[in-house]
Amino acid sequence: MSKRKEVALAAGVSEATVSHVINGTKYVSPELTMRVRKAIEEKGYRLNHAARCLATNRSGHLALIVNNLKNPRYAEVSEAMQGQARVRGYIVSTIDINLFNFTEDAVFDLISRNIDGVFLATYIDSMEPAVRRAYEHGIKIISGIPRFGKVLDVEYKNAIRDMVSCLAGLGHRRIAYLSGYSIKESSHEKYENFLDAMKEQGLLADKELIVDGQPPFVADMDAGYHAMKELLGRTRDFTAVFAVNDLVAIGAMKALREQELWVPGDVSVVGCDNIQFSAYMQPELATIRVPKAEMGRLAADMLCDIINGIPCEDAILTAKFQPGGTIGGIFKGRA
Amino acid sequence: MSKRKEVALAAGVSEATVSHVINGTKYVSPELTMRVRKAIEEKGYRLNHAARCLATNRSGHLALIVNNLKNPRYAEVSEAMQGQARVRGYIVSTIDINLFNFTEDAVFDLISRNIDGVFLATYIDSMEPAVRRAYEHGIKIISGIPRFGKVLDVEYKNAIRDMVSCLAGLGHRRIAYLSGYSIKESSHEKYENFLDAMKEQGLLADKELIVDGQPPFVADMDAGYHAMKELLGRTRDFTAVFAVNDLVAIGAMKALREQELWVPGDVSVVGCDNIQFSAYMQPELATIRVPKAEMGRLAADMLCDIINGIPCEDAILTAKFQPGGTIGGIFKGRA
DNA sequence: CTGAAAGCGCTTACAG
DNA sequence: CTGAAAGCGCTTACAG
Repeated sequence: MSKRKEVALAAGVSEATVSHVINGTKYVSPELTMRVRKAIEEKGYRLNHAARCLATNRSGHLALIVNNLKNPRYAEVSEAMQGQARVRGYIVSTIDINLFNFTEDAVFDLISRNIDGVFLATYIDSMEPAVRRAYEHGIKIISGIPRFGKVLDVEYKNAIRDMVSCLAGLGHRRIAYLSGYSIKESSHEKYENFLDAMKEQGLLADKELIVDGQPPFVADMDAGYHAMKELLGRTRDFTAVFAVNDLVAIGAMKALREQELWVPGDVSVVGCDNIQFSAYMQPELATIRVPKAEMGRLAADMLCDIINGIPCEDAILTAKFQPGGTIGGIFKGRA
Repeated sequence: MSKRKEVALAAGVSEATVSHVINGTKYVSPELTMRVRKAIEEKGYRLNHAARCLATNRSGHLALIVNNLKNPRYAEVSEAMQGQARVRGYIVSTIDINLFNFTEDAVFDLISRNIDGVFLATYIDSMEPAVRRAYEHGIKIISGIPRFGKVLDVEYKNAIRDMVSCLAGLGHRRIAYLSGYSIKESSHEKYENFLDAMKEQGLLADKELIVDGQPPFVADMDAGYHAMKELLGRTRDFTAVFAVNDLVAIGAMKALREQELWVPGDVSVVGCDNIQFSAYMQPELATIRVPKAEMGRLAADMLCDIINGIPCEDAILTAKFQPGGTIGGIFKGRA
């Protein structure tokens, strides 16, 4: 006999009533409610999610798509999303697209698993067909892309403007950009923001100082290290570097050290994401603060809302420039 | 009409045959097999895992328990486990017990979700009742604890002995221990290993130099920072520090810098886990190498094996001492 | 070697 | 306000 039936029996009600008590889907008299709750308690009854899913076509299972879980930025988003999802009765599986690309096959998997919603914490153009497929199948999506549903995104524009303006104010004119990802991606907004900010300061974003990412576009410390070596191979005529994220910045700093270039004396460095490590670097890394935990929390809430038909708004979070010890001024006598 | 039935119809067979083709549970003639495969392809049919789970009581869903996803050690384990699980047709959800303790309630959740197996990448005594419950319910468990099924663990003993022996060889006599977790935990084997290694070198593990963790026992950089401040508050009579993990070591180094103590000139520092950051520190952090990816991979394989009745062995991985720039010798004239 | 049918544990119109 | 019953999409004895 199923546990559910046992509970119904013990409470002297039908299975339907048990269901309504559990889900609050219909009014059940206080007395019956109590009896049911007591029976559930006594029998140690636990809902079987698979059965519920089969009946309702809802799994209570969300997915988080990241491109590198080893980047603490995503670990933080993941943790926060998980925490909030749990409060809402949802579970989340994090999918690292470093491991297996987010192809249509991956979407079949989501469908197979009855995933209710997905937060694309990362998005690259090549994911488009897969995402479209998921979207068309009815999987709720939260991402930076308006055409796939509600938007949850970070606005870097002001932060990057403030950062470039700060560097310019200190006398920096030749600022390099270390991408990690591909700057050709239409979604590589940070790069555009950087170009705009440079222009605003009347600075030239010299192509020579733009180091694009290399496949497989994992913007980690190794990538940053190699990007900086590449840059140093091209020229030493730059006084500051903006890295696409903190990992890349940290990697770049290692390459600078190896060339006995001093940060910030010779080169100023700015990262992005404000991962906890940045504050423990010596000197402390200047970076751009991104509300990672808030993103995770919001992603969970927005998805749960949408899934349950609760109206919800797009959310654009604002990144903020955070100065740090890796930024210094240009002294007279320097190029 | 269910997709499954459509497929059966299109292939001119029964649903049962479709099932056998999909699962390889019975011989099906090559001809029928082909017809079924073709029909599946044409209809774009995808298995519904919830339905299968209801029928078989198997979800194809694993859980990974970590105590801090933000520690790259666990991010790496998670990534590797996920990758291998996927190859085996399983999905994994990572549960951070920082967020919500691993209580019996958490286990009810696992049961409710029909989780097939769990890898306890972390274990503390207080989890015992919950783990026992999961175990008794039939959830397969991989952990460092033999009584809960197969063991997958890391042996630190030799690594720690080599590390202490290295420090002793350089003249260090007063070596501190920064725990982060609670040294009273019976599972805090590293601490025991450390004591043994000290004894072997004829060194005294002075209680004054043992800094225990503070609730909530999150062994992260902040914890390391505070632990070192605590230590410095007690005494400056130590020349080396072994931190329970790299994060704690990195945090400790910041506290040392603030007191203008130089690493390794004044104090040598050793961490544990060999997270990628360690190699990007300046100087490079001496640490203990842990085969994190291998753990994740093995965890997935072992769990899948056990769940599917394939015999599998316990696995004890070996950690290795990895010297680094944060270790220095004791010079004459020093205390 | 193949298929008809029961059953897994839920939810949800529907009838009362 | 409550319950009987159908149905969600699979798997698996069982019969043939």
